[in-house]
Amino acid sequence: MLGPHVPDLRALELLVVVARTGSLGAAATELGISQQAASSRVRTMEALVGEPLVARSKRGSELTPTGELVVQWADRVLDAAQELDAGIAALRVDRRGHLDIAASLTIAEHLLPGWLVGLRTHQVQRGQQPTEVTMTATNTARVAELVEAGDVVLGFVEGPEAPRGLRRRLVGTDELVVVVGPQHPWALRARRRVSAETLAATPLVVREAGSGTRTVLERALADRPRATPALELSSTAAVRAAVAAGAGPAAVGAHAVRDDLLTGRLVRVAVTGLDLTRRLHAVWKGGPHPPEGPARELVAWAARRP
Amino acid sequence: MLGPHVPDLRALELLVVVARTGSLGAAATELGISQQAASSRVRTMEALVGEPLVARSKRGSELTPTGELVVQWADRVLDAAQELDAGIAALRVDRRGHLDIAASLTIAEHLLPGWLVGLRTHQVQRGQQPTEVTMTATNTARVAELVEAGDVVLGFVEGPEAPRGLRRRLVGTDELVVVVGPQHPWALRARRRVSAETLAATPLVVREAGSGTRTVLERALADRPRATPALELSSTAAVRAAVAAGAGPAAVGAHAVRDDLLTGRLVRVAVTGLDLTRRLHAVWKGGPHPPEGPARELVAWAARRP
DNA sequence: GGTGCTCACAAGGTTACTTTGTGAGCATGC
DNA sequence: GCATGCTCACAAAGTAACCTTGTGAGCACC
Repeated sequence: MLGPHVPDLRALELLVVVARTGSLGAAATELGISQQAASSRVRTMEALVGEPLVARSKRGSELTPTGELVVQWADRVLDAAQELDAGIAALRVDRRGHLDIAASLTIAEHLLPGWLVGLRTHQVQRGQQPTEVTMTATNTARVAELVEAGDVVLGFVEGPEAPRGLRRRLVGTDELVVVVGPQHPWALRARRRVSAETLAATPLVVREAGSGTRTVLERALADRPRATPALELSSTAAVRAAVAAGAGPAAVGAHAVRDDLLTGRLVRVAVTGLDLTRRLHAVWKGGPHPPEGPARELVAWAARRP
Repeated sequence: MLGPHVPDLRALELLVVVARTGSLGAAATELGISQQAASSRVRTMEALVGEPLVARSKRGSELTPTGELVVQWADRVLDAAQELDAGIAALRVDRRGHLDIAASLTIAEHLLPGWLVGLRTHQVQRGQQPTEVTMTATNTARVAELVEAGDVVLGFVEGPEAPRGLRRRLVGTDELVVVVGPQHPWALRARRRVSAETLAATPLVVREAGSGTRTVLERALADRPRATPALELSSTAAVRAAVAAGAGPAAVGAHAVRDDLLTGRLVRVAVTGLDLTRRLHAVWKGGPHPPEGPARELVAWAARRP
């Protein structure tokens, strides 16, 4: 839960722009608000922090050291907010974009927003008009259908098998990783390594039956004697929280717990004798290359680091 | 710049809590607002997205598939916001915390907020009262002075040499990495690898003289013939932006460009024959272990993954 | 049928923000 | 030396958003 001292997103954005432009007024103009409003917002923020963030002079404003610090932190928030923005923009159905795509859940959740932001800034930098994208998020099978039926130009799917009749290109991989809370015995072992048999015999925190990650896990462990799940939850966020609280190990998509691993909320444990990698592909109908235009650009961008 | 469809931070938080509790009213109570306010906020958000996010029934509310998607994206934003919150809380001087620390800029910017969040949730999970921390961010030399003078109990410093008379423990490393924009020739090479000589002879985007990263870079390249900088900027954010726009290569702290590398805004290039690693240490005065209590806990947490 | 939960609608008040107008300090140029 | 243009701050008034309070309706359980 967020404390009472967190500034607004637009306030954070304002601070970042002030840092770049070196002027409250210029920043205000850039954001389309009045200079007075900008001044007042910054003052509110300073009240929240309890220290001056901006050193005002009669010919511009610079950030104080504290301000620089806050901007660094704000940058991280705004990066994530920009991906959220790109995602929401792609969901909006009222103003249909020029590019209609469909994506599996994992990709829509963790990768597509980043691609959209990246592609957009890339295009803007080259002076191009940024592509407007409309996205449908659904399961892999349905994505393939939509592409095949021509309802969307481009799809993103997971799994090993190529949908019949569609061309594809590798755009990434998603690995299921086994994670535990930092206080779990497995996290305290020197090697942080367990065997596939041990994993199968341990009660795990799992997603509900039918979910993508659950299916992959079941298949990978199919031949081994299984323990019954410790807990069955309906969202990845709930699984992460439960594991962090010590409910037991879980296998989740690597992208979903990237931040948790970096911050130490969760700890990764290697599993010997198990391959839990899924390949993520862009798929389309027709020629050997994606359809000319924005679709091709998006695929090229996504495939940049597969 | 952020689009007009980005919900407020508190609205995002509300959505996440609704997802967890399964009820608008319960979420409202948890956040200390009225049920009607929560209902209205969610409706506002749905208007922004253009699609229902919450499936309301007469006995609770669930998220729609779209809602789940937005929550995933919101989670990333809130994670970053939580670090910002922890950072701001540590800056506030009015209500002095129980633990007074000092940290070098790199650590304060990129690592400390994560440690504070991690430690806090760890303590809350074990039913402890979370430690209140007050932080001073300054350069390494000054941090050492503060610890030595007893003004702060604990410090975090960078650099190879141990401050005289202080005990220390390794809490992480910060590597300078060389990055270029995705369209830069070095990024297009198969191996993405250059020699130290090539790097030294190339006009780089650098921080202003006297900054920590600049100093490390200068020292590492001291013996080699140097090109004059392509651009000299006063903040890491400006350097990142310039490099992404194609102004030239730069060497920056790995933590600072973590997200840029993941999203492909920047591309990392390996440099042969150069070690640009800085060690980050916790330092304190007195015994071989950090002072009993919150200071020791924080060090233990920070050193968890050095 | 009562009780307790869910959420939605409506009215009123308060807060916060924004706009408009104004003033003062500093640098530049004539 | 003075005008011009930039910077930011202060003050007043209007507006818009939000939150709270009060109320009602549907569903489930006892």
